[in-house]
Parts: sequence; structure tokens; C-alpha cells
Amino acid sequence: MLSIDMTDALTSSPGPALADDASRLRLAVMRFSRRLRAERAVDTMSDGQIAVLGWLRVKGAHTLGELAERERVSAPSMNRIVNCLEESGYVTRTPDGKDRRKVNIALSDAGRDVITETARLRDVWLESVLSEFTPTERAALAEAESLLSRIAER
Amino acid sequence: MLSIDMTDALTSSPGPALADDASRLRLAVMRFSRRLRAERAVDTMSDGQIAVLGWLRVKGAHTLGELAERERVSAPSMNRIVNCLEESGYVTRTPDGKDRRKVNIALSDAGRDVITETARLRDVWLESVLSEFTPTERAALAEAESLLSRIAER
DNA sequence: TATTGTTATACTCTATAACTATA
DNA sequence: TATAGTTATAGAGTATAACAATA
Repeated sequence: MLSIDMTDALTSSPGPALADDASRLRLAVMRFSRRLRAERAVDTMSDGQIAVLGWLRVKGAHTLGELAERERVSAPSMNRIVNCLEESGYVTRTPDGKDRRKVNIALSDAGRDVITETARLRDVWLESVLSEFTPTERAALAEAESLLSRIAER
Repeated sequence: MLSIDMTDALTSSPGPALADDASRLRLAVMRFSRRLRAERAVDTMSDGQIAVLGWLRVKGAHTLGELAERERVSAPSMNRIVNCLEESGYVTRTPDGKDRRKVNIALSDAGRDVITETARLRDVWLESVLSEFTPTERAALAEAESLLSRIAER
């Protein structure tokens, strides 16, 4: 039977070490996301709503299907998120001129304001934690952010 | 040493850069966790169940309250998770000898088998992604795993 | 007929409040 | 009275299936 050394770091060799690294990374990310969720009780926007507004702010208008694919949720789930945002006046729906089946979803002025402020509020806790880290550790987390995003897009 | 894109990097100065880093890290982790969730359709165990079995395997028996605190969920939520695991025969409940209010939850033999196999299945995808990364990138992710765990424990 | 978006419905996970048993 | 665990209930988020409009 295999005995796996839990102290192993990531190595360039394949096998048990790699499987263990994958497992540890998965568990760490899941715990982290739950911890982050525990900090969001102060505001009223869901993870999905904030992710969509943040994405629209950076990348501009997208169709519902594009947003669903981007956030890795089903079309009905994304529709529900967009409905909430529209009711709040944070996004607008505009039928596409060329393909009238499509609907372009864009950030309103109110949406732009609220994503800036809400994201700030949600980040207060994480920011305070990061401020206590060393520059080296923060650089490592910046690197990780990039790598995690790359993995998530696969 | 790590190669870091300075337009994205965490810097040692406080202020907007730090807030932006926190925001980006948060969004990346949330997307990653959703992506990971999408890979679990093949099996029937929830994130919480897997996290608990994995923790019990490494750390041995714990009370319900300890597990709830560890996983950052409420006691009723953890109770529900443990109920499912007990019905499946993967954990056992044993009243504590010294304080009869407490209940020790321990991995059964079947639980030990299933966590080993299930974790392996769930890690197949992530492992295949990691195998295509460079040793430097994988070292960065190992470092991130440690840092994310530290943050989650705050 | 295929695709985009939407609605209807049900399921999972989570939390708060209330309850039981023990300290 | 306080604490550990459990039960009852409700809310948020998600998915699949079915439907409508357009290509």
C-alpha cells in the first residue's frame, strides 16, 4: 500500500506527490471560499451578482449566454442573477441589433457606482489580512491569483 | 525566483493597489471553486462531506462542534453533513466517555476507503491541469495553498 | 430545425431559532 | 445557568426540463 508523505511540496516528478498537491490545493481553496463567504453577511449582493458586475465593469457588455459561460453557471441561473441586477437598476437589457434572439447586458451608471463601492466593502476583511502579510507573501498570492484564474478558465 | 507581472503584482505599499489585489484574489478564488465544483458531477458526495472525511482521515476523531468550527459552518449544517455520512456508513458516532453531551465522530473502514477513492476521482481533473504546469508554477501554487489555508483560519 | 433567452419546478446547502440532554 | 448536540423551518443559489422567439 502506498504511504503518502503529507509534507511533500510540489515537485517536478509525477505520481503520488502531484495527486496530493492537487488534493491539498482543492481543499485549501474550498476552505478559503467558505471563509470569504462568512465575511459577506454585511452586504446584500450575492457572489454571482458581484462577479457579474465586476466582469461587466472590466470587459463591457456581454450576452446572457456569454456571462453564464464565463461564470460557469447554467443559463437559467445567470438569468436569475441578471433579473436581480436589472430590478435593482444596476444593469440594462438591450436586444441585439443583428441577432434579435440575443440580449446585451450592460452596466448602468448606478451599477458602476455600486460595484466599486460594494467590492470595496467586501474586500475590507481580505485587505486587512493581506496588509499583515510580507511583500514576498503578497507577491506569491498575486502569482497564485493569475494561476488560479488560468486553471478556472480550462 | 517567481516571475511577476508588475501590473498585477501585490505591492508593499498600502492603498488602492492592495484593495485591487484583494478584489482580484477574491474573484479568482470564487471562480476557481465554481470551476472545481463543475468537475464533481461524476460523484455524489458534497464538498462538505468530502472535506469532513478528508479532515478525519488526517486528524482523527473530532466532536461535531470541532468539525463545524473547522469547516466554518453552523452546528446544524455540520450535523446534516454528519447524518449523511453516518447513513452511508462512512463515520461512526460515539458518545464521549467524560462529557456525555459530546459525540465523537470517527472514520469507519468504509469511510477510509471511500475518501481515498473519492478524493482521487475528484482530483483527476485538477491533477491533469497541474501536470501541464511548469515546476516553478507548481511551486507557486504550493506556496499559495499554504497562504490560503492561513487566511482561511483567521 | 437549431439557437438564445426565459419560465417552471425541484433539489442542495446553509443559517437561525427552538428543543433535549448533560454539566 | 451554560453548553453540546439535534430538530424544525426558511432562504439563497443551482440545475434540468419545458417553452417562446428568432435565425
